[in-house]
Amino acid sequence: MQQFGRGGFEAASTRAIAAQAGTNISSIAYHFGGKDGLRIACADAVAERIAQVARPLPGLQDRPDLLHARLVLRRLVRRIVTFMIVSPGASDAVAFVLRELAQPDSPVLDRLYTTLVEPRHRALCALWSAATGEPAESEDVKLAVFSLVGQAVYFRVAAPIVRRRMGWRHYARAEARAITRRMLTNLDRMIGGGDG
Amino acid sequence: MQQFGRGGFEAASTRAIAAQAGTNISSIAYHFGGKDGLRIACADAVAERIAQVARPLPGLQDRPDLLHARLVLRRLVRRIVTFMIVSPGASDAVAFVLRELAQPDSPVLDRLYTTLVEPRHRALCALWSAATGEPAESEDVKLAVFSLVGQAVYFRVAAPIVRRRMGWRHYARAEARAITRRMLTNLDRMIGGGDG
DNA sequence: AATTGTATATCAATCGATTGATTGATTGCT
DNA sequence: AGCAATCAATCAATCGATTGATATACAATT
Repeated sequence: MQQFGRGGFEAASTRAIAAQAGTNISSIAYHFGGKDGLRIACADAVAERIAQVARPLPGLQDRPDLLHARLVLRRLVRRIVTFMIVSPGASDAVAFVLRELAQPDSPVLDRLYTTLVEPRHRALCALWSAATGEPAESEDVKLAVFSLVGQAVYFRVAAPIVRRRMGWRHYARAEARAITRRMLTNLDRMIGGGDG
Repeated sequence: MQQFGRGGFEAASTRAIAAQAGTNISSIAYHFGGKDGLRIACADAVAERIAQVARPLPGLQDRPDLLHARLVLRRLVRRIVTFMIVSPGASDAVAFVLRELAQPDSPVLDRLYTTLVEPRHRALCALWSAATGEPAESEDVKLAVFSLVGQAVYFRVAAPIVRRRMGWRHYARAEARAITRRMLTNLDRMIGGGDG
């Protein structure tokens, strides 16, 4: 996944992948049926991993009240940003996913959408609906959720230029805190209550 | 740029590029010195193009008042989103740029940053500062601007999944209007005045 | 306890195909 | 004639995939 995330699927050679894994090239064909099989396996792996990070928090009732929904949303933003910035493998995972999501003819796009994007986005829409009162599956709510997660994704994908512009030497816990603070401010204001 | 944007630099073969351009492979070496030269030329071309889209609007004084700054910001968001969604070549241009910005060892990252990211981001920070009163080069303002443009970028890069989740058959003017409306709402609320 | 059978897994070696780059010849225009 | 541009042809290098041989582990048999 690291090799795929760095420069794209075509840029990663099976030899480089095998070398980094400390094994032989043939093992790719043996275990995954080929380079494309490895691509699908990566999609499944990252779907399962991200699903754990963005999973609904325990203790969330079906019909949460407004304040509770906002609290859960805030905790989810904290967790997502922390995962994106701090977690070591997140960079490659997010890069891999976004590469696949970007090209419409990706062989794993459908898999990633149904197992990862759709359920997570739907859950966030439900929370957003509970926090704002707007209908969950309305066009505007869906776009609002997209614009929220889009921020987080951007802070990971465009990390090199963010670091440079911010003058950050690292991209770790301290920096994640600053990003989280700004994103929580955005969330609070976007939801409506200007209690930053 | 289209070939580079689709599957990445390595995925684009010089033969496919030459074929799409309706010329011979050797012309790449003749005019650009090789595949890497073509990469740099694409970076320069896209930098010039996007610079025009995000350029400061005419009639902007050096020290705009609060309301004027907000108005200019709103018009910039309109223009950027329209360009990202509607403009035919924007998809490839944004895809190309984001691919280069994503990998820290890109040979054109420095070029793109100094000519494209830095000046545009700095101008937006100045506007944001005028619209909110916060210091322009403060950490929080810079992050706020990043989270704003990150939304727009995401709506282009993740277009396939956005379309699918929204149930959109197209990704053109009507859809750009919906995205613009949501992003303007976000902008207004993020800036502070909750006048949606 | 020793041996054999079998499935699992990795290995070096090699396959044809494709890559970016280069060459010398050719074209079109002034 | 002279210059700029494009062309088909070819180069070594690398690509993904495949091959047959080999190593390991565990069950069945002697």
